[in-house]
Amino acid sequence: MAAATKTAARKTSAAAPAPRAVNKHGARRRQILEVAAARFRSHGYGAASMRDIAGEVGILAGSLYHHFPSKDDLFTAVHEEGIRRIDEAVDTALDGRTDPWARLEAAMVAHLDYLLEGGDFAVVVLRAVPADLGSRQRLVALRDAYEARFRELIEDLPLPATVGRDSLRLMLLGALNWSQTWYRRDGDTTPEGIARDFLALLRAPL
Amino acid sequence: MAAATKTAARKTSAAAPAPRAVNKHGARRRQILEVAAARFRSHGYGAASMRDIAGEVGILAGSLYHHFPSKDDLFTAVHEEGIRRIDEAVDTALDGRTDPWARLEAAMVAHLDYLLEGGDFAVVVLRAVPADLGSRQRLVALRDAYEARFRELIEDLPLPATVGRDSLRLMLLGALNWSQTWYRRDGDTTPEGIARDFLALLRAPL
DNA sequence: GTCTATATTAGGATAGAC
DNA sequence: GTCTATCCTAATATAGAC
Repeated sequence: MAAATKTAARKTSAAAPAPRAVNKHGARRRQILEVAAARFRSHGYGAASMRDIAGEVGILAGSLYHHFPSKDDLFTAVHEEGIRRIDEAVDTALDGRTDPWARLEAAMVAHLDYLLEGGDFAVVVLRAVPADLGSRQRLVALRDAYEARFRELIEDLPLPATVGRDSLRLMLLGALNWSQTWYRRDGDTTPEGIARDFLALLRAPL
Repeated sequence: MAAATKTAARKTSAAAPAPRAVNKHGARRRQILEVAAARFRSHGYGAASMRDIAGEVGILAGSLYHHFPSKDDLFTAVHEEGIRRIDEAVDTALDGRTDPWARLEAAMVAHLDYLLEGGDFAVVVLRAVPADLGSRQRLVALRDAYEARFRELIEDLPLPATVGRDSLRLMLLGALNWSQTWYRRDGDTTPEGIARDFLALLRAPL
């Protein structure tokens, strides 16, 4: 949906030479990725079919294989793009902030915003990777690398010595990621509000 | 796995007349449910096949249809059994306790214990219900009814007026449910430890 | 870059013998 | 209650024309 508008790459050192890494086949490839992300999200890997994806793109199934050599590869590409996007969103949110609590909250908001409003890519990333996928190990490693960012953000926090930082990270990320299952666009909550409320619950004693 | 040993029904008023509600076809039916729960958990609804399930049971695919009229029905039965079990586990955990905080912690431990160590049924219950499932609405309603128990437990808590009880419930259940994705049996954490740590993080100020 | 046509495999489900 | 045999559908993937 709206996620399509944020596709343009903005790497840390994006010079002139090679904008082809993400852009291998141009617009059509990006369109296929968008559609595939939506189908993988709503149907899961197993139940999403290449025919359906092709149909929604407006081409026939066989034509997909000109852009991606297999369903595995297509899923892998969606997954990688999803991680790239949410990683970039957190980058942008943290830019220029120095206060540890403000940095954590900014990262939480960016994470949630992407997860709840940013579209289908991030949702696919957060779901379990199919056990028999060829690229499984690499994808899991990519996600772990992303989550390590929160480990650092929490390490920088000035906390009482008794607080378990691992538990805090797991609780926080778990609460954020699970919000995917209950969040409704039309409700009165927003990603910002949820992040703020969760942090407040932790910082104030019950 | 170990869940098989806990199958025996122990309803609040289990008298002589009708142990047939859960027991419609006896031992074979229960065996099929166990195997199906494991496959639905590891492969998802779409990718789990009736052939595979039958094969692991030790019969052929066609024979499954003597016990369950369709794949939809089989999944629905697994789902219902999963809710019945976790509901019962929370019942047992709450039995006799009166202190509000102790009741919440006991329910959290029971919930987590079932989710992390109780086997495949509870995991299937917590995952997204396939959008095109015939019994979808009823299953969602069943899960909502289960989660309403936590709403009550949190309402009974003596909390500062500023605390949002809805946010608290969503944060707590989200953190618990998400633990499914990172928990490892061989690690040094236990369901009891996780529940205790999460509650401690909330009750003490950061 | 897409289509047509098709190979191949696998899936859910059914009928009837045993 | 299970098996055999089978129908029908749909899936991934490929080859080659356009």
